[in-house]
Amino acid sequence: MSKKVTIKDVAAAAGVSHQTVSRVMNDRPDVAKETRRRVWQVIEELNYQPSAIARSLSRQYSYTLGVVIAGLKYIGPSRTLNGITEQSEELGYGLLLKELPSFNTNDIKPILNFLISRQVDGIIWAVSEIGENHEHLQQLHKELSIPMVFLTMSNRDDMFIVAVDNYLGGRKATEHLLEQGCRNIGHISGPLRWWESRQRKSGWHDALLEAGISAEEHHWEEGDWSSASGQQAMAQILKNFPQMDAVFIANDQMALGALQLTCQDEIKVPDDIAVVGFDNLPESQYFWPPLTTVRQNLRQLGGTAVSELVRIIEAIRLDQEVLQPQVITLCPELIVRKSSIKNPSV
Amino acid sequence: MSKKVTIKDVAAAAGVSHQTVSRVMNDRPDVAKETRRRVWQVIEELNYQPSAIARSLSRQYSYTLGVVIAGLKYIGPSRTLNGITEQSEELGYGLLLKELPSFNTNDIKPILNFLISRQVDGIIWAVSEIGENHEHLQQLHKELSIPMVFLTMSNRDDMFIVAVDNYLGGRKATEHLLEQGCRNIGHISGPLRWWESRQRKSGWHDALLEAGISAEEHHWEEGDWSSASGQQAMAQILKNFPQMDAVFIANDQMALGALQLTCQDEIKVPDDIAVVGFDNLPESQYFWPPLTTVRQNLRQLGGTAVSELVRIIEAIRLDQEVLQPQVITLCPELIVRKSSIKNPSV
DNA sequence: ATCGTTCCCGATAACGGTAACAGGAACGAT
DNA sequence: ATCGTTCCTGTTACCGTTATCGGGAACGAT
Repeated sequence: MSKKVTIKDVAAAAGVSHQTVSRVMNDRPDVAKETRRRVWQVIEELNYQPSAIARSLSRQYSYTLGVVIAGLKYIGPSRTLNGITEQSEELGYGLLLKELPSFNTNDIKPILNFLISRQVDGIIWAVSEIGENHEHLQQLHKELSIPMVFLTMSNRDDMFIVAVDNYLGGRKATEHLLEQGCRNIGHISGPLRWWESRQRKSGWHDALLEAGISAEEHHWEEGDWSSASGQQAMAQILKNFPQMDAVFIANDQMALGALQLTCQDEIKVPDDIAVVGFDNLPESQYFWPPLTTVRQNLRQLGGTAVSELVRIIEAIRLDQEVLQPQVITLCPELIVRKSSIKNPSV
Repeated sequence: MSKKVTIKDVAAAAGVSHQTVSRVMNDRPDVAKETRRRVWQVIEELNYQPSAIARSLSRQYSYTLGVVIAGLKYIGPSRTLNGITEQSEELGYGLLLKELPSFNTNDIKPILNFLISRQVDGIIWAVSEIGENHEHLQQLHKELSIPMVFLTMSNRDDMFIVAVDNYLGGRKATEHLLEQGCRNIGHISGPLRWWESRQRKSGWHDALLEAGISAEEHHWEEGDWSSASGQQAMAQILKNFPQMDAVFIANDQMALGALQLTCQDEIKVPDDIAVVGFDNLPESQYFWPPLTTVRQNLRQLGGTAVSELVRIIEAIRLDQEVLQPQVITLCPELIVRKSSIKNPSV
């Protein structure tokens, strides 16, 4: 019905030039008190909202960040996104969201072009590093000269990266099992094309090595993150490595699949086999038995990425100065529950 | 480094006016073949990307939708969002995302203003109806005259709504238990401030009534969706309603909490008590025993909302015609697993 | 009285596109 | 030769802001 009210409508109604209205909106000092008051009054009467679009065009900043993510149907990415939305709200930035059709999408250019054509001030690349899906991206990143922060990828000294220390997580899980007296510790990894999987596995591997135990090939299996694959991998390891007394599983969903198998086969957890997962799903506390797991604070991960990106953007805007790329590593936390306690103190 | 290339740069390089470049970009018919070719060539040489911001300002459409959502850290909302991103990508619309700090946020106006000032063509309100959180919204909606589609709220004849039939879901679950021969069927509901909770509970209630069974007050408990509350509610019902032989639980997480209790108390599921959940978490197939549940296709919910919204927007743009508000109801699906099968055919 | 300041404010030109109009060239018809 | 088309192209205005510049009014200092 009522057409959108613009700065000129306000100007006309207040009997000043549109430029003065602009000054009032932006809290510039050079407006007389009385004028300022009158203009504000008209603004509120007409319920004037300045067009962010026109603003973006005029000053060259949109106060909007682009977010590229994949796998929103899984809980991990959505938690990360949750952290991103919270922090960007906090810092006064809007979010333009793009979800990749799959984790390995290589056709990245249109996505970046889309975001850039909408004048985002910076981009958060919240897709895990899998296979070669970051190679092409790095290339483009160089050419583009738009601030970017990457999540969860291997260290590179020419990019801003925020990641959880998955290697440390793997070590913590394994060391905990060693402390429980376990000596035959198996592992079910995620798909090894994923950087995170490799890190977690290395953590397991190195922790064993340091304890003077060798991690052999038949002590581990590769899963695909799904409960089904976890169950299958568990069955396989049980066959290959019957003396196994503990297992570190690279995510809680696969751990759940494995736990179900132990229920079926009447293997006692933790007495026969201790189990540690990774992720700390809200559900894992209610598995049977409650699952010991490694918690990564993905909300914080997303939030940190936003803070970092905004820091870069505003450094450029104010100082015209380009910050030195850096890698921020977040520390995961071991959450101990019944599934891994060998000698319950009764 | 290299400044952004604009339509004028292209025009200059191709030796034509910027308007001609605009015509080429928009595939207008009235450009000579040779000119078109030359302009395209320059466009590609310079890697010209038209500014979506400037476009939005000029034609009055941004080809962007606003999405307001809450609870991204939970799996439900993120699945819905997944459906939204997929479908909007499909239809060529961008997404501006806003997450509310909580489900009951009442301070909605700034959010709407934010989206409108960025010229979104329409808004998807993907926050469940809880308590009075939709009252104020309805008011604003009327004044605003911007296309909106609402998800998961009670029917109203003056709004576009897309929702899963939660009542039907509750009925299906309960009727399934009746078919298994259960006669003492309890219920653990979600928080009754949630419309969805009330619907599911009504479904349970009415199904019992139709079977000639009365649903008494001590046959059900109210939870808060969390596993912890499910466990607690289960304990309470077991005390109040000892002859219970089945229970319909309003989400899988609470069902998980309840299942854990049965493990502890050595209650046999499904033989002593059959259990049906709601949501179909990816994990619920791997609970012990695997959980019968009601699947709501949230991805489809989100996708449908986008299609609907775009339909409204384009109707206005092309025909200047306003469509008649309607309610679209999606049908949930019962997924039967071991937790509810009383007489396994062996 | 003249001059320099300070305080306000408006005119104008951007920002990067699209829309509407006008007009030149080529052509066939009169 | 003149006119009306058709086809193509450029000019100008506009979308709703902000930035830049310039200038008038008021005031104190010379």
